[in-house]
Parts: sequence; C-alpha cells; structure tokens
Amino acid sequence: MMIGYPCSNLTVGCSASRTFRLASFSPERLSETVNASLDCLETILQWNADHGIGFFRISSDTVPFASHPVMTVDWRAEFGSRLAEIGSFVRRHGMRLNCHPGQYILLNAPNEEIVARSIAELDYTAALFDLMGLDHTHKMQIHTGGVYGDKPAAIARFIERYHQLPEPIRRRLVIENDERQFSLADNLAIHEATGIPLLFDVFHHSLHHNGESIGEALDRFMPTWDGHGLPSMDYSSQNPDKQAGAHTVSVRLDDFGSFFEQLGDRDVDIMLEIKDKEASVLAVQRWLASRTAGNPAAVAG
DNA sequence: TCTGGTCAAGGTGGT
DNA sequence: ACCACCTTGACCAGA
Repeated sequence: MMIGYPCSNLTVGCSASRTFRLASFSPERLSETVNASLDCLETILQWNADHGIGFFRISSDTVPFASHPVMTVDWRAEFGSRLAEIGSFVRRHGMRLNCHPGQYILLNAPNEEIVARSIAELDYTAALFDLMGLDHTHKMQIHTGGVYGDKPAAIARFIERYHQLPEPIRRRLVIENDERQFSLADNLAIHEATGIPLLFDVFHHSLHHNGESIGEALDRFMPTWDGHGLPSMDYSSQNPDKQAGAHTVSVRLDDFGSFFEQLGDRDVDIMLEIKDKEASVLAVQRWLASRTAGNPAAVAG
C-alpha cells in the first residue's frame, strides 16, 4: 500500500504545474515553463523518496497547451530525454505516478469535435507516461463524462468510443465514480463491457451510491484492476465549513481511521485529495505507524 | 511588489 | 440567464 498526494508539494517551494496564458504562447516561453516544472517535479520526487512516499499525481499542465492547435513545437522531442530521466528515477524507487486530466475530457459527448479534442488531450497525457518509460500500471484517471439527459445512451457512447481509442490511451485509462452523475454501479456496467479498471473515490461514493456499503464497494471495484497493478483509490473527507463535496483542509484521522477499519486487509494505493497535500500523507503515515506499533497484528500484510 | 480579475476547453446544478 | 464548481492554482495587468 502506498499513500500519495496530487500535483503540488507545499514544502519544497516550487511548482511543477507552471503554465501561462494562451496569448503568451511562444516556443521560448514553453521551454522556460516546462523546464522549470520538470526541475520542480524532480525536486518533489526526491522529497517524496526521502519521506517514503511512493505515489504521486503529476499535473495535467506539465506541458501546457500540448493538445492545443497553438502547439507547433515538437514537445515530445524537446522534453523526451528529461522525461526519460524522471521516469528512470520513478522506476528505480518503485514509485507509481498517476495523472488526472481535466473536466473537459468527455469521451461520451454527442459532439464529435469535443470527443476529438478529448482524445488529443489523452494522447498527450499517455505520451508523457510513454516518454517516461512507465508501464500501464501508471494510470490516467478521468470522470466518465456527461449524462446529456439519457444515462444509458451516455454509457453506450462511452463504451463505443472506448473501443476506438488508440492503444497507448486505452491501456492506461481508468474511470472514477463522481459525486453526481456516474456512480460505482454505473461504472461497473462500463467495466463489464470494456474491461476498463475503475478508480474508486470513496468520498464521491459516500455522496452518490446505490446502497452499497464501503466494504461491498471495495469488493466490487478491486477485481476490475486484475492485470493493472494495485487497485487505486481517491480518498478525501468533507470540509465541515463548506458545501457538500468540498475537500477537507487537513486529513481527519478519525474519518480516515473508520475508513481504514472498513478497508481491512485489502491492499490498495490511496491518493489523498486534501488541501494540505504532503502534510496529510505524513500524518497518515504516522498514524499507520503508531497503529502498527500499538497493535502489530492489525496491519500485518 | 502586491493584488484582484482572469484563465483553452464542457456539463451540471443552484440562484 | 448567469454563475460557481469541478480538475489544481497560477498568470498577468495595473496599481
């Protein structure tokens, strides 16, 4: 089991998700920005290695505008060797990376142009992993998409488009249950038709489900990962000061503890979607260590 | 140097 | 009809 965090580290003092406005695009600006982001990504991964953190989400802005028509630069050639070095570090340390392309990825949109732009963006993300030399267990997670007033039709369109995806995308793509539209049960139907692994977001599940307990949900999502590495989850909890669905500022160990009880001896990688990032990962690591020390039998295996 | 408005893209629910 | 939210903050113009 590895505990991870997304995109930025608040300790190291740099950002690995630098970008710029579309209007500011130039080849020079691109080089400067991407190289600075990759410098920081190396810093973060080293920091992670030093702190025993093996799971990390890279920003979908690692190469800004990579799938946009403005991109005339051969970014794969320009940054390929740096990405290969980073990938080599990741493999050497037994780390796992993940990426979460944005809300504009809609494989089941009725509009074919939106689908084409979505595939272009996924193609870029898959290329990042390919250039890093990372295998298909390093996943790109997206939401299933829009409902467009007819969920069965939206699911059917997703399945149809999935079968047409280029292999570098298909082997890394996973879908996540969301808090409003596509529940775990909806995604299971898609999994049965496609074999796509399902990334389980336990917080979204608590807000939108079909009556399954957490234990039942875990037992259903985990087998969808056969052959894809350790099943991967997103974890957050409710920010008590904000509207339902808002992520908490810092991990609530009581809430995590009750989740961990339900997890039992199941082995998963857990991405903490929490505002204070690596601080919560360290807090969970300390909690797990103290729990193991206090009750060795409980976490064995 | 600081800050508030704005940023490629779409869908959805709330006002 | 419009705005905020989601992904995750970061850029940038103007003071």
